[in-house]
Amino acid sequence: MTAAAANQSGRRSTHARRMERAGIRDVAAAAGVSITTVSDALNGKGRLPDETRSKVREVAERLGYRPSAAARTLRTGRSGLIGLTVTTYGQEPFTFTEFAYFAEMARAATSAALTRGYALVVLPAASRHDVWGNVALDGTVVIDPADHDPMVAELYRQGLPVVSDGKPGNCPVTAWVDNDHTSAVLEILEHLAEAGARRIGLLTGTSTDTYTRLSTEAYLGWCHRVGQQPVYEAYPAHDPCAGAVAADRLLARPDRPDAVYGLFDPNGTDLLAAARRYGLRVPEDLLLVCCSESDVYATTEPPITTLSLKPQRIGTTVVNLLIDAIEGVGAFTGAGDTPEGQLMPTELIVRRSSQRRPTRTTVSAPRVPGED
Amino acid sequence: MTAAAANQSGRRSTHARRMERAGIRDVAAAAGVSITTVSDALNGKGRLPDETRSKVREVAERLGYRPSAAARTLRTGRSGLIGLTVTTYGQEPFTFTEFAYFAEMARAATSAALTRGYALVVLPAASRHDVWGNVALDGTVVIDPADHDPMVAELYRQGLPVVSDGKPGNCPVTAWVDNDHTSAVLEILEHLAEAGARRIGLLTGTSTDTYTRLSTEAYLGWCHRVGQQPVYEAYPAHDPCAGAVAADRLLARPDRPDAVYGLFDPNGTDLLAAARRYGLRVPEDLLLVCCSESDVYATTEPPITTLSLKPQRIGTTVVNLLIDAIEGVGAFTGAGDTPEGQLMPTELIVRRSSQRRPTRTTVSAPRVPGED
DNA sequence: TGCTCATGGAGAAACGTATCTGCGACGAAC
DNA sequence: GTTCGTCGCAGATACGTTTCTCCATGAGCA
Repeated sequence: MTAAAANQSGRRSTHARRMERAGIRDVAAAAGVSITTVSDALNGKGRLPDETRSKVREVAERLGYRPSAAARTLRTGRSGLIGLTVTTYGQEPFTFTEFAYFAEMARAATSAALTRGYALVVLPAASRHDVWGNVALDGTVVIDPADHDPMVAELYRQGLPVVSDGKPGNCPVTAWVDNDHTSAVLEILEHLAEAGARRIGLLTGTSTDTYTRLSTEAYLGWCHRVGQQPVYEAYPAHDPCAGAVAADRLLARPDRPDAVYGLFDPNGTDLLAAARRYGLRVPEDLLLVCCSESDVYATTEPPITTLSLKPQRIGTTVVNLLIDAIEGVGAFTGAGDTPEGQLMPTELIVRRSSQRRPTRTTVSAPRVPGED
Repeated sequence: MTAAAANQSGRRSTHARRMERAGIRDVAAAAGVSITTVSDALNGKGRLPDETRSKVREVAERLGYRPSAAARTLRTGRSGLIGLTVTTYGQEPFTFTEFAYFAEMARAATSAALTRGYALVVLPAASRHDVWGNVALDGTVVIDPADHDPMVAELYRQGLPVVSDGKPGNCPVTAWVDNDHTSAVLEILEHLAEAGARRIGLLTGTSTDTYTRLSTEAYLGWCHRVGQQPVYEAYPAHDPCAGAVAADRLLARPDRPDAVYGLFDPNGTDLLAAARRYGLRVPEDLLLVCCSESDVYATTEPPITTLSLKPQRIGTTVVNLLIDAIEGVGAFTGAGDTPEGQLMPTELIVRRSSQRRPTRTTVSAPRVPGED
């Protein structure tokens, strides 16, 4: 019965051997109210006179009370955490920021999450330790999901909202955001044609993600339409060495193009180096455009025209869509209705490498995305 | 009594209105064992025959059971989450990846955390919503803490392990890691002097963080020792525009230096531009070195010698120290003993901008840090 | 006086896990 | 035949919140 008596109340104060963090009970005891009152006062709920509220707040402050995030999460089912999944290529433990796109996108996403009170945790698509199981997530952003991505399907099955950057191939997501890659490629090809290109080549990738696929298809379709024989080389995009080789191969062909568009960030410098090797002047003998977020291309010799996918806007939009889904009033039912898609404009930054006549650097007006 | 009977067991299966995620109870019921057995079987604890273990695992797999991270965290006190705090300059919501150092450091830290089964969440030093209170962290990495950083003190008071990147000015941390900035600056100054510099200038910052302070002090001490009049300009490092102005000012001085070391990433291009404006040839009239992680400087004209702080190694080390403290056997007592410090070597990447005679690009051997 | 209604707050039940304690059974040793 | 140790597991408790339910009090009103 002594045990029962000791257990009845004040357990913490009598039993405590070392000072631990103050809990909501300690605050309640110190303020002479119940824990219900403390919770309500601190969270702005319930019906309490202002004096009680302020008194409880003061006591909590004095005790240095911090509510346990774990307990709150357990009770409410909300952790305030969202995941950002990046695809890991091959063995590399972690290769985001390898391309400036990922870095910018992640930065914007983190920032957008924070302004809405969420924190963002970057997770690899797969890792040895099952970090996924150990983190309570309210939802996930997936960058460039694979065609039948099993991880996305699993997340969705668990009832977690999933928003993807990149139109999902064939997996269920709550919503997705992507650039209008088709329009972007067509804009570039027209731009090059206007600058006098007769045979436009493409440096593309071998993987099956939406970006690569749509861009390549747009190129092939355009070639077919204008009656040009396609001239392209594909390589595994995650291998920087392969990119340089592919660029060289493209310019070594007998049917050498007089203009090239490179789909990936390092293509610009690779193509420039290859052009030098073959004695080709840019832009006189070869017009160059590549897709990149890096501002290196503003200072190369010559400066290279780039297509920006505006990763900041994408990251912000993706996160806001996700949080909308998380907080949405039952809008997310888990039923198999087609997810909301949104196309974001790209921006072509025209520099000397794609202009036969030296003109001022201009920026094209962003396209208004169609409804599709 | 009907309520009591209904409550006694099988509550979930009778009461459940909509299919939710399977809990540990469901697994126990389906496997015909107790929840203790399920927990033990899945976590590899307790004394169980292998057949029971495998059976429980199979049932759990079949039901798609995922343990609740929130409940586990609440129970065990471990969330598997560590924070990475970056200092936010001024109004900007989030400016990491502004300098390549942060991006690289964050990437390495994320990767290192993941390989030890932890996830990393990037948090701003301050934000409107109190994200800190909403996230259960096992510990925190702080980049460049201010002199009497209140946030660090608060975290430490809560009993959270804190490891800082940058020797802490005057706040309690569990451990810290930093470059040997003093040695690095001396190495650069000697390198420039050997290349023929007679008057070496410094482009530095106005803030009070350890990096700026130590580097500037090392420069001033060296000047004093060799009897050179210090020639330097300081500007707020977070303002990119101010950097260009300061670079210009430095080269416009009557006592114009014939060599300059810039402490911040953009200083190289800024100084190069300023040199062009004044008709100074690099390296003939002006030797240039700057601290940067960007590989842009390998392709500028001329390529610029840079000091790399090796942020990958720093990020990895910091995270591993933090996790050691988290998992350490009571080594972290919270007593006021002096924290463990660790100095990491830097790397000087010598390029044309700091060499009077054109030689091959070489890399100096990293210094072995002293014990201090 | 008796009734309703709003106010201010207390009690207790979850949330889902890990773990401490204990209990029956069984084999072995005395 | 009793005791003892071990094995294999079940019960119960605690982690620290949020929130649902409900009670006491006093005012307003017929």
